[in-house]
Amino acid sequence: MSVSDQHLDRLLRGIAAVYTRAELGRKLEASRRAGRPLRVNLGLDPSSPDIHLGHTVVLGLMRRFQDLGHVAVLIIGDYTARIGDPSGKTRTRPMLTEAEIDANARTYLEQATRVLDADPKRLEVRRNSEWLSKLTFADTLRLASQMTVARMLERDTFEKRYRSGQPIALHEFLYPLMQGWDSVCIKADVELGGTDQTFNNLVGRDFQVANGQEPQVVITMPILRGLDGHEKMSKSLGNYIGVSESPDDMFGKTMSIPDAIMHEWFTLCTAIDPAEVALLCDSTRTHPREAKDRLARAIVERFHGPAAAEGASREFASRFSAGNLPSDLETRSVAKGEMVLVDLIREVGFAASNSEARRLVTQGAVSVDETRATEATAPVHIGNDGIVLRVGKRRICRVVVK
RNA sequence: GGGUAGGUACCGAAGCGGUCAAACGGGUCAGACUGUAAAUCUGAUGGCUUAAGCCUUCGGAGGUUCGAAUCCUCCCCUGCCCA
Repeated sequence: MSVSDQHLDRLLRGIAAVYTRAELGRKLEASRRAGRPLRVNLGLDPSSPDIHLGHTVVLGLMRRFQDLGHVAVLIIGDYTARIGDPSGKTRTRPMLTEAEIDANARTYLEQATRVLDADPKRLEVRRNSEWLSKLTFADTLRLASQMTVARMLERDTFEKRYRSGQPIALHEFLYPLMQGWDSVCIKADVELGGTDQTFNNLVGRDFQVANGQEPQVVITMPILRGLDGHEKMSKSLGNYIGVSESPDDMFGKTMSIPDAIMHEWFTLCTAIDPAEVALLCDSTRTHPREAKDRLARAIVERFHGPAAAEGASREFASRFSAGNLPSDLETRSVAKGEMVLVDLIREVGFAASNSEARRLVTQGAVSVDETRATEATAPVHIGNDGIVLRVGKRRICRVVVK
């Protein structure tokens, strides 16, 4: 008996591509017959310590494999991080020190298990320095000889950079080789990644064949676009939602995404049924605001549970639709009870410099106790109850004297 | 190794002896309008003081000049062509 199509469809929901579906079917079938779980590989870049919604797209797929009894193998690319990863970037990443990588890897794992099953039988965590640091120069040359310059230059990111006259360092060509070697070393059956990793992951197949292994199946997920609705979600662009953010932040950020990308967020970040998604994303049948509220609740629920999701939705409506103060107004303290407004704004951290603070006041962005301030140098008295300082739409807190 | 074109604020890109804190575009921030959407409009966008003014910035270090992002010397980095 073979693995059914429905079964495969469920597993592959939302994917961008699979190389190849037939091979995957065979591997799953063989796995079941032999009672041997598949080893599903995912490479993680430890250069940025926070996992965001974008990562969860592929982690979610990984989780589906785990739930079917397979083993997730997370490879922390600690060795790779030292040479900088060119994938999906137009610029080389900075190299990291060992201590930074260590610290990042720890938080990374803690956050990844918010999506993954942390059961040691289902999760294996490795660092690729384990095997990459042992490669000799001769080994490296042998690997390099299996790749051609033409193939490297075909890659979109390299091609763009090359054409626009951007520098490409030679070592960047080695990155796919390293990642391909990872697959050989951990004997991967399947490798997951974003579509920006397609090339790297396919190299793994070649290397496995060259080393007498059955080639891994490669499955890629679409890249989630960030809050700006345009660029790939990433920490460095600041357009992300971190998995450890508060319910209110998650909710609010989701509400701020452009309508145009709601659909992809629904399919990549929630488990909501495609038929329902279609209904929600049809603005003649559902008000976009309602749809987005549903989306935001689904996302918050995934990481904080249903109660938190409801709470965040209510809080959002109260705060931004009704214009009330946030219910859990953050408190910040300052040293003196009597300060010039500009200094106060800076002290509290709502502006980086006096000029910026002054600018904000001039532009009418600042209010004290819900009254718009017009005088940048006006003295502000902070009594025992403190004051409520608001700058723009999002920056707000209660200020008290230390 | 030879030739050649470059390195300007968050990014792209003007400027090529004073009127340059440096045009313009993007981004970002703020205001209006809204659904913390999109589109649009307005303003802001080195720092200190805000009136004037002052200080720090145009790859780095020196130099010429009353005066330099703009000229000269050396150095560092990058693209392209040739080998």
